[in-house]
Amino acid sequence: MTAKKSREQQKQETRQNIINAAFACLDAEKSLSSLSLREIARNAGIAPTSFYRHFKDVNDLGMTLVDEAGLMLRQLMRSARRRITQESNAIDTSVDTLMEFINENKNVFRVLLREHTGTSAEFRSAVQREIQHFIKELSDYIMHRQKISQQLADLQSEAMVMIVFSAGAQALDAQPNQQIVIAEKVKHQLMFVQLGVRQFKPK
Amino acid sequence: MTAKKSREQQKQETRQNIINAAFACLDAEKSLSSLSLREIARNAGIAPTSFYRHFKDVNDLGMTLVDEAGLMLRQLMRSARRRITQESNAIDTSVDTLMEFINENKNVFRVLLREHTGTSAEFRSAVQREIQHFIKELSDYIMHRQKISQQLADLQSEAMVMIVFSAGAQALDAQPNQQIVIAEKVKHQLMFVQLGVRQFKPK
DNA sequence: TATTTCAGCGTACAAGTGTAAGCTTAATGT
DNA sequence: ACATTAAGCTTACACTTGTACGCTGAAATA
Repeated sequence: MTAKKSREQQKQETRQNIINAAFACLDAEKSLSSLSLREIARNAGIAPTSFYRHFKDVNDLGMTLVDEAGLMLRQLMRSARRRITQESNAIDTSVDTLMEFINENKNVFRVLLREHTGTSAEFRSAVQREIQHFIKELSDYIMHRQKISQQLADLQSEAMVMIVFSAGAQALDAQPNQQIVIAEKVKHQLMFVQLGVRQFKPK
Repeated sequence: MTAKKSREQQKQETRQNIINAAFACLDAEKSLSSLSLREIARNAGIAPTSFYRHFKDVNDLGMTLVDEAGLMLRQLMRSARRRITQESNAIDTSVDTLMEFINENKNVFRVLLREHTGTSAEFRSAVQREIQHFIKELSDYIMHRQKISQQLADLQSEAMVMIVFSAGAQALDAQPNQQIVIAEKVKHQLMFVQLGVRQFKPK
């Protein structure tokens, strides 16, 4: 038996339906900018004009999706760090966690990747902000773990995130067995960065 | 005085007009997939239906643009290597060359970046191929210069290219003074990778 | 109970899209 | 010199798009 729904509950529910429908559409070969209001409405099971009761624009919805995707990624990082015990497998654990996330939330990761270089300047900077959060949190962790300067930690963190995200992009289009190869590859590359920073002496 | 044009010459000329018009359109906030045939035709100064005399599709044109962009990038690499004399400034020269290229051909670099994570699987793999070329040529250079195994050179090269491309993406949206900061940053990060590979001992 | 609010709907329209069909006209082939 | 070819044009059609307008009915409020 379904519970009696208050008006507010109902509204939040359809709002969530729209968001889910949008993510579902993006799963295919659609970007936020090429996604049409009518298509989203169709998928969410509402009339096109009803969309406006919840969002001002498709842009408005898009910003919501980016925020939500960024949030999921940050939560992921925390869960990954909780799994790390010895320093030696910090890289392995992080990469495995992210790769797992990408596979289970392809569309979510895709939004970030796609809009990062997409056609909307607003989306681009929104994604950029989310990535900066991501980098910053990793940087703090690295600084604490490796006892290096903040400057070095920032540089290392950013380099690592760029490498990992690029690998993620490859993984999105790759077969499962290739994904394992990609994961191994990126682990080595992250190791290079870590070793390099340790060796680095600022002149 | 304009030379008398043969039919074939004229055709190649308008074909090039279309290509230039497309690149010009992409300079704005347009991706290949969101670019309309009519818009290109308008910009090229031809009737919409005349487009078909030169390309089967917008897809067909898109592949041509990706190929052309990739070619320019490979030519750039060669010119950069010609400028390098001592090993010490190989990174600096390469980064400076690329940053210069990005600024002078924003739209060209944008096509590669955008379609790399774009909505067309065909474009994505086409760009991926171009990037692989780019990586391979750098890898050969690194292997020869640093006397390391091909496996290590491939890994190093790919990591470096990913870092540089990410920096390029940032530079596209950045002010000139920020671009200098970005260039410095990426040089350090590439140094880390190089140092790390040198330190790396496969277990 | 009577009134107000508002999520969702249907209709309607102007604007833009890809592309099919057929014409014009000038360069090419014979 | 005549016939052929083909680049480029105009017109036309069926679609999709965003969104303005006004209605309905049920939940919220008084």
